[in-house]
Order: sequence, then structure tokens, then C-alpha cells
Amino acid sequence: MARSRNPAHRRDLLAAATRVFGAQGLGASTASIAEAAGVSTGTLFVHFDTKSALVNALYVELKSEMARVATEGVPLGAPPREQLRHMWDRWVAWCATQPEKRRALAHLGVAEDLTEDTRAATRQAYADIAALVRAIVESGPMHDAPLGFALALMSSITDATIDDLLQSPDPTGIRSALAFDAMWRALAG
Amino acid sequence: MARSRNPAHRRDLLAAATRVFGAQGLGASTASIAEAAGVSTGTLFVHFDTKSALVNALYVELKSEMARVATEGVPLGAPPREQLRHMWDRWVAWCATQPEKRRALAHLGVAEDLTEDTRAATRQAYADIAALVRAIVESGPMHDAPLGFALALMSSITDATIDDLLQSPDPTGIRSALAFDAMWRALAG
Amino acid sequence: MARSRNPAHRRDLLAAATRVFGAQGLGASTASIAEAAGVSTGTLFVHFDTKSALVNALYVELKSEMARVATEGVPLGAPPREQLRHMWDRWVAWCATQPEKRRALAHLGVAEDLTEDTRAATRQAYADIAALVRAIVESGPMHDAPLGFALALMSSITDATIDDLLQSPDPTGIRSALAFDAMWRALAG
Amino acid sequence: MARSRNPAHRRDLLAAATRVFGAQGLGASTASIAEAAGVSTGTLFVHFDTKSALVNALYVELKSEMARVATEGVPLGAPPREQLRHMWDRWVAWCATQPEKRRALAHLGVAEDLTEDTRAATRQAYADIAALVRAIVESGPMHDAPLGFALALMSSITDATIDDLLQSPDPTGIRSALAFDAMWRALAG
DNA sequence: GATGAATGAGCGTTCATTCAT
DNA sequence: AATGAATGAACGCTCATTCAT
Repeated sequence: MARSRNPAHRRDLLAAATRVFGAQGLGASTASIAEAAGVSTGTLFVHFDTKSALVNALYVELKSEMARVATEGVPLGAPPREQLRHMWDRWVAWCATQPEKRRALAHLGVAEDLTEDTRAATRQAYADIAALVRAIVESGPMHDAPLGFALALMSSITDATIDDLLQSPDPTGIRSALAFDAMWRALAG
Repeated sequence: MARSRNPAHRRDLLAAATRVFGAQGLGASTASIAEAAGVSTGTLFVHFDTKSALVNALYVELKSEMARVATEGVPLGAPPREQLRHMWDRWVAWCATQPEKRRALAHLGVAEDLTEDTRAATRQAYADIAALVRAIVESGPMHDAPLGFALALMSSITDATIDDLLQSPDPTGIRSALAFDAMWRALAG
Repeated sequence: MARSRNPAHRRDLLAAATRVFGAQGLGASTASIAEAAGVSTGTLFVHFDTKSALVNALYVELKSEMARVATEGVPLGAPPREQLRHMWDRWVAWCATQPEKRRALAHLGVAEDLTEDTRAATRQAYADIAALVRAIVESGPMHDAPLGFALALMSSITDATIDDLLQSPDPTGIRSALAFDAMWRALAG
Repeated sequence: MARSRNPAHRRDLLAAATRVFGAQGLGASTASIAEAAGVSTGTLFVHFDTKSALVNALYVELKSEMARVATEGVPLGAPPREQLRHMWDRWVAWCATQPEKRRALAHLGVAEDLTEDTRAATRQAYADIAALVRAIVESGPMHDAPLGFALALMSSITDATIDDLLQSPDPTGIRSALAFDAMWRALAG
């Protein structure tokens, strides 16, 4: 039997794309990504049919990772506020440690060619988080707003905060706490 | 004596760029913008040294227009909440009537090549709004947060709301009101 | 001991190449041929050193088949005209039943990379036909022309006729008969 | 006003394509054609939208030239045989002097992407020749054959002859005369 | 022998920018 | 100033061929 597709190549390509897209935006060439991954240009296309497929796969990958990171270790029995705060802290920490992933996601989020499949996959990954947000919103002033809107609000506040924290450090975590409170007020009143 | 640059061309180019960038993203070619403006490819470069210069100029133009629209007719004597609400309504209306400008701005906002001059110019245009936000924030739970962060928060909540409203109509304005309240809680407590 | 090359694979590859070259021309990829044959890309190169070798082998194969088909059942004792007519009918029938072989040959005939070996092999396969054409030409107005030229003439008239017949059907065989007469006049006067 | 498209570039590109296609077949790269024409790769695409458009344009160009060359100076009052012979001699002479055009045409004739427009344009260029062939065929044994078939026959016999003459010289013109007679017999009986 | 992932040169085409007109 | 043909580097992607399994 022939060699089977080398999973390390796929991993390296996604990691390289994270770095290169993060640094140069989605305009970065497939050649530069392949080079950064240490494989040939052809190999990129063995693992991803088109550049667009790579963009979509990376988006799903990073979004899922964000969801996983946020959800791990959530104190399920605790009050919703505490659960959300746990997720918030995890996010902030993840973005602080892996700024290139955050930067890549910022570019990927506005990609023109994200498919409906991709959107569906990320929705899927965010199901638990969505459930938590629903519970939070339900008993507050936004109980009549569509859940999608509440999630968009949460997401945009989180992003804005993280961008700010990445620009100027927040060693005491005081700004992070301030921002969480603001988000909580927005969502839960 | 040389003819002077035709200001109508500049205007037409910016309008065309708004439409074309809005529809196709920043990847749209300068040739397609010139064609949409009814001028030649060379003329575009008479008015803007590079594509990047056009992108920056358009960003400043649209951001300034947004600021102007929001500020016009603000009831300066009224309480801050009412002033902010006025601006909010103007924004929502502007984006609803001119969706291509909003779409263009969404693309321009993540352009890789916005210069510091451009950032400075838009800050300048937002000075009045910034003053209002400072006043609002000062007496609330975010009084210790940097003003830039408060502005970023406001901006991201506004953007998320407008994206949502553009996707599904809100004829009664109820979702817009809900969102404003959420923003107000976030900023002012 | 090593397994010996699977002759079924070779056969399948040639059949697949006939179909694929016939449909898409010689620009078709080796991968598409391997796939159509139900074998892997590597296997193609086990049986044929290069794409060019495959092209040459297929050309020899199809040309030889054409010669064999034409020669089978020729009434050797009959007058030359009848013998030629027999061959003509066999050709026309073969091309009508196997149009993809005819199409493939049309592409292969203008291949840039047919080797002298290939030419020699097809000449060899056409030896009997050449002998017949020599006999026909000898006593007519073309008796001074080189045999190769007479063969080229016969071949080109045959090809033109078959192309025409493939384009518009000839159920009564009247156009085929007309064309044979024209060829006969050209060769034998 | 700007420079207008340089007709010399178009001419040079067609001439270069004739040489390059003639030597290497249609697989030759657009870059090699542009280089042979002494222009940049981009300029080729200013004059021809795609490689396919260049192939079609060159086909029409060469076919039309062949028709023009053949028709020039035809003794219109003379008997059909003499008129056809005039054309035949002109063709043979043209192909002998411009072998690369002949070679290019041989490749172009089997191009996969000749459009219906191209076919129509060449039919148009051959209208006079078609009229002559109709007149010749009408009173002979092929009077019932479709005109298109008679033309195809003439064309294929001509091509076969010319290929033969290009391969081995025919200084006395004796083989050319022999071939013309064969063609005449085929068409007119 | 058979497999198919890996390779990288090469392809047709695009496009920001220049400059002769 | 306005024009648009000309430029050529750069792009995404293909594909004949190799070779580890």
C-alpha cells in the first residue's frame, strides 16, 4: 500500500496558515504558506482542494478550538454568571498566549468565501455556549431578542475587549474584569 | 496652464469604490473601480497615488460621513442618554438606507494598510462623539476604563447590531431599542 | 519472486486512454486515465515509462487493430478493386461501431512525440495493405508516384470520409460507396 | 488621448504564434509566444483575451490567407479544371515558401477549442472556392454528394500532398501534377 | 507489483502601476 | 489632466513523475 496522507503535513499547513494569515492577511500566497509549513506547493493542494478550502478548514479549526478551550472545565453546577466568567477568562488567556491565532481569526472572520457548511460546523461547536447564553438572556431584559443576536453581541464585545487587551497589557486583569461586567450588564441587565 | 484635477472624477471614483468594494471586497481591481466610475484606469492614479491611498481616503470619507450623520441635529442640551439615542437612531437609519456604504466600511475596517494618518483623521472626526461617550462613562462603572476602550465597545456593539438588522428587518424598531438598551447598560451601568 | 505485471492492467489502461484521449484530447492527465482504468497513478508508470510511451503504444495498438480488422476475411483471389472495397467496408463499419477509437486515433495521429519506432511498427502492420495498394497503383496513372504517397492519399481520403460519415449518418451506404469510387479513381484512374 | 492598441504588436504576436505553434504544437506557452514576439506576457492578453482566442484568431488568419492566396489571379473565364489547377499551384507554392504557416495550420486544424464563429469565418473565406468546387462536382459522378464532403475530400487530398511534398522535394513539379490529377479524378471523374 | 501522497517546475491569467500620446 | 495600452511580477493551481510503504 502507498503512504497514506501525512497528518503532520495537514497540521503543519494549518499552523503555517495561522501564522501567515495572521501576519499578512488572507492575501498571503499559498506558496508562502506551503514554504512556512516546510512542504511543497503541490502538497498544500493534496490536503486542501483550493485556497478557499484551506481558509474554511482553518476557520472551523480555530473556532472549534476557541469553543473547546472556553468550555473545558466550566463549573457546570455553578451559577450562569460564574460559568460565563470562566469562559471569558479562558478566552482572554488563550488569546493572550496565542495572539497569532486570534489575529488569524480576525482575518478569517471576514473572509468572503466561508461556506454554509463552515458556518454550520462552527454553530455546532458553539452549541454548549449558545445554551448557556440562552439561559442567561432568558431571565433578563433581552429575553425577547433572538438568540443569534445575543451571541453576536457577546462575540463582538469579547473581540473588542481582546483586541484592546492585546494592544495594551492588563497584568492585573482589571480591564478584563471591567469588560466582563460590561458584557454581563449588556446581556443579563 | 494645466487643467486642474476634475473634482467630479474624485467624487465618482470614491462612490464607485464604495459600490465595488462593498460588493466584492478589497480584492476588487482598480480597473473595475475606474470603469464603474466612468473614467480610465490612469485617471484613478491621478487622484490617488496608489490603491492603498484610495482605500485610506475612502475609509476617512465614510467614517467622517458616519460621524457627521450621527452628530447632526443632536439635542445638545438634552441628557446624555437622549443624545446617544439620537446618534444611534441616525446610524441605524443611515446604514439601512445606504447598505453599500456599510458593507464597504466593513471591508475597509479590516484593511491591512490603513495608515496612522487615517486613524488620526477618523479620531478627529469622532471627537464630539468621544466627548459624549466620556461624559457617559465617567459617572458609571466603567469610569476607570480608558476612553478608547469604551469607544471600541460602543463601536463593536453598534456594528454587531447593524449587521443583525441588515440581515433581518426590524420594522417596529424593537430590536434596535433592545440593542441600544444593552449598549447603554454596558457603558453606563 | 516478484509478481509479474498484471496484463489486465495494461489492457485496461489502453482502453481507458482510448476513451479519455478520444473525449478530451492528448491534454488529458495521466491521473484521469489511471482513474478511468481503475488503477492508481503509479501503476500507469509501471506499464508505461512515460506518458509519451503510453501515447506511442496506444497509437501502435489502434493502428494495428485497424489494419487487422481491414485485412480479416479479404477475398485474396478476387480482383484488387473488390479486395480494397472489402477493406473499405470493414473500416467504415469499425469506425461506426467504435467511434471513440476513431476519435482517439485522430488525436494520436497529430501527436508531437510519435517515435520512429512507432512509425516503423505501424508500417509493418500495414505491409499487406501496402502490397495491395502497390498492385492497384502500378497499372494506373499513379504508377510513378512513390508508394508512400499513394498510401497517404488513401489514408487521408478514408479519414475524411469517415469523419463525414460520423457527423451525418449514411444508413444506405450510398455516400460510403460514392467516396470509395472517388478514392478508386484517385488511385487507379 | 492614450496610445491606441499597437497593431504591430498584434501582427508580431500572430507571427510569433505561427512560428512557435508550428514548431512545438499548441502546447507551447503563451509566455514563449510573447517572448518570440518581443512583447511582455501581459501584452498578449491585451490583444487576445485568452490563449484560446489567440488560437482561433490565428486559425482564421491563416485560413483566410490560404484562401486569398489561392484565389488571387484565378483565370475566371477559363475552364474549371484550369481554375482549380491555378489554385492548386498557388497552394503548393505558398506552403513550400512558408512551411511554418503550413505546420501551424496542421496543429490549429485539430485544436479542441475552435469556436463556431471561427468555423463560420473560414467558411466565409472559402465561399469562392466552394462555388468552384460545386461547379466541378455538379457534372461528375459525385453530383449527389453534399458539397461539404467534396470540400473535405479536396482539402484532405491537398493536405496529404503538401505534407508529402514538404518531406521530399519535388523540383520538377511532377509529383504535384500527379497528385492534382488524382484529385481531379476523385472530384470530377 | 501496486499504491497514492509528495514534489516543484510550469502553466494561463491578473492587476497595480507607468507613461507615450 | 486624461487616457488606456503596456508591463512583468505574482498568483492559484495542475500534472508527469518519483518513491516510501
